[in-house]
Amino acid sequence: MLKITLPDGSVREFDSAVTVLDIAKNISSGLAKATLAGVVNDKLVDASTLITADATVRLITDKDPEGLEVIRHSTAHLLAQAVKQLFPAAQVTIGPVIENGFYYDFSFERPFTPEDLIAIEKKMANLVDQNIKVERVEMSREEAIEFFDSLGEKYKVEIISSIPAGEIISLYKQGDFIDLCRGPHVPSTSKLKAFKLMKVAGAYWRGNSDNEMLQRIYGTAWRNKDELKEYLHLLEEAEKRDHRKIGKQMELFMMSDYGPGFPFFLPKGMQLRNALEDFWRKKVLRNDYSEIRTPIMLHKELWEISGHWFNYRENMYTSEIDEMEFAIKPMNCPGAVLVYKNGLHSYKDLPLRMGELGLVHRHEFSGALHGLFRVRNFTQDDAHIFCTPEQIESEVIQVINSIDEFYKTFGFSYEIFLSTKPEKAVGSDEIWQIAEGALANAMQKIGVPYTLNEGDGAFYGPKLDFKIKDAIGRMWQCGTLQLDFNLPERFDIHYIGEDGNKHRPVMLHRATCGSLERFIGILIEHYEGKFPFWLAPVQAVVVNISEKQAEYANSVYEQLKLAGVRAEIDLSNEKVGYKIRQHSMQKVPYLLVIGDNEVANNQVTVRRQDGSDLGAMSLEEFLGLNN
RNA sequence: GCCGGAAUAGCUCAGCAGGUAGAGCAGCUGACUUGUAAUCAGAAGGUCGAGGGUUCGAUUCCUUUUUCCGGCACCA
Repeated sequence: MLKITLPDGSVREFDSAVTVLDIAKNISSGLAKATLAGVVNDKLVDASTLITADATVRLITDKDPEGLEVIRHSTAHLLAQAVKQLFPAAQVTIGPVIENGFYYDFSFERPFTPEDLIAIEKKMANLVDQNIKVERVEMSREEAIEFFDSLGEKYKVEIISSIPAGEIISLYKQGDFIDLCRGPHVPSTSKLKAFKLMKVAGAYWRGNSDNEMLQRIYGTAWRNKDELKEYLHLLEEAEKRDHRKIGKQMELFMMSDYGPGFPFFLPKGMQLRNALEDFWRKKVLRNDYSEIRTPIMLHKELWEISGHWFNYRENMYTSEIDEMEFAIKPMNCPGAVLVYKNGLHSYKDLPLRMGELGLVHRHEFSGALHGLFRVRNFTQDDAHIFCTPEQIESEVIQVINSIDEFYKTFGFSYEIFLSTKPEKAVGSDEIWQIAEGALANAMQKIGVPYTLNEGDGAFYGPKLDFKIKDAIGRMWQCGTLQLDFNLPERFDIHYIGEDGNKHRPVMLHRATCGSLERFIGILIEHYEGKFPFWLAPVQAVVVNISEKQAEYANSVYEQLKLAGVRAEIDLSNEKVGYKIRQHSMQKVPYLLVIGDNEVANNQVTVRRQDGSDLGAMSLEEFLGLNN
């Protein structure tokens, strides 16, 4: 007698061993049809898994998140099966589930073409129609190695070799295709109803750039056709938000072949940027920080002391002048340390907080460049805090709160990552442990959740990274808070303590936006260019209906400028409809329309970017709208 | 940096299979004097990313190179 406990607490009894699918059948035939897999005693398994002892069982259909994952994983196998049928010479490697879909890496003599993708997708659909059963097979390690070796699948052999001894090696067989896989999978290919191959790309074997490059095929898979359609539509919408596209349309910034990765800010982009900088000074610096500006280029020796010359050299631009070597700063910290060293400091001065909008240059790989998100020169909204070890915790908390408040203004969601000691690092393990502990403690104290990101710290200290989600769900590192015991040591900086002796201060590096350029890129996508009034490059355009109102329109325009509004005037001989369209497309928050009526009543008619009409009002009333 | 794709007017894009390029919008000129997302007409605008090659002839084919796009790897 076998007792199976279901999620609702009910117990079903069976005479002998049953499969997950049998249990589903026992409940209803509809459920049996929908069952993709099962969770037996908290372990995700195939629907065909035989249960031989009492167990708690949950049936997985496409309604469960696990179900969708199984669908995606099985679709990856389906892809591999299709590829092997069409291109027998291709070797299979790995094919994991990713967000929204899956990919599969193949080793093949040539890259797959878009035409290949179409053929593969067709073959996949054909395999689905054949309703091929997917079966699990278990083998010993030796058997499995021999098996894949005989097929010439050397990558699979390599993977098996790296599986810890003693672990069961499972394979999945669907028709003539057998793949090494942990599973579980859908019971039959007919369960895969909505998928699409998206793109081909090169990818390194095992993610290591020293290894061979494989051919990766990306696909997306969903529960049904409607969800697939919805997802494809979402991608289209996300594309419209692309900051590179909007940046061009709205004339915010440009790029030039003469400076790949070096963005140019156009007049409108500068208006946006200045608005952001003003806000940053008001919100982040407040009265808590002083502001400094340090040189772009400094002597090599400084970078040797800081450690950059040995740890960051490959990213640095250098120049030789008067037979001396200089480097363009990739970071602002050494300059800030020089400012600190410019005078003596008492414990009474600490914490000493210095902000800097510092322009840094980093030589990034050409393939990494991406609009404003990834550039070769960018402005960090940097700040350095010099404090005593006792002050670390309160400073860390203050910074976290400040960043949180700043992001909230824009309605951004974000995640925090704690990055620990990397391979290439300065300072002892002991110092690193203290620093990592200090960051973790501060977060625990104020109850902020975070994810550990091991080995990803800066070479001089551990850090907290604040990652913002962009329009398409990509995460971008923006804010950062780095704890540094090393630079103070290297530059031998100190403060005079209460006891009259010299003490070593601790240094905190912090940034809220991270890179102003990247942050602006994210803002563009976040708002789709429809910036809130305070950020909008052009806040209002005065539009006349005919020449008759030109004089009054001009006086309105002048008054707007006097009131500090970033305004433009459009007196062109076009119909109002045309002008409205032009400025609406430029996403100007307010259009002030002026015809004979407005002139007569000394008013303006206000139209918002979203098309809503606020009607006629006095200019004073309009100015009051955003105060 | 690696793999693949792309580069044609200011912008968005056509250009079949080699025969020195075309549209819409913007810009310019003129007419219209306009009431909430495109008024009409006219003229103009291009070394077809750059270098080299094949050819009687190259935007088109080959090659080198630059930049961009999608991934990988790296990162704010």
